[in-house]
Amino acid sequence: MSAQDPHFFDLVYQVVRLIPKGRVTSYGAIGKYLGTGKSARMVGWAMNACHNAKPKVPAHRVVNRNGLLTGKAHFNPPEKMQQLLEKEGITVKNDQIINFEKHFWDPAKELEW
DNA sequence: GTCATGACAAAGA
DNA sequence: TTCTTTGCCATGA
Repeated sequence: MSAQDPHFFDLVYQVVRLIPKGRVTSYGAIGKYLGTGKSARMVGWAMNACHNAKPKVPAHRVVNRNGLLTGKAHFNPPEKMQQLLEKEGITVKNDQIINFEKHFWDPAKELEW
């Protein structure tokens, strides 16, 4: 196809959109669910293209393994990410999610098979 | 076709 | 414990 074939990106967007409100996940968890597993970078890379994804992708629910809002700087505006997370009931302090484990949502487990 | 970069993650010192 | 290094796969030039 001459048109883009971002099948990998599309998969990432699908999973991210499945994240329940008030929950968060990590790049590695998504990558693992997609099968890329070891390459969490690809997930973050896909997020970089999420600006062109429709409908929009709740990337603010995706953080790194440490629960840190590493990609907040890529938002528009960056502060919006924390705003959205707090709005959904998630506490964010110093760009870090409090009780990250409690809000953690693993697609490979929650969605199971 | 090869080199360099990237919103990460796990292992080693 | 924190800091540093390596691996990972895909995209862009």
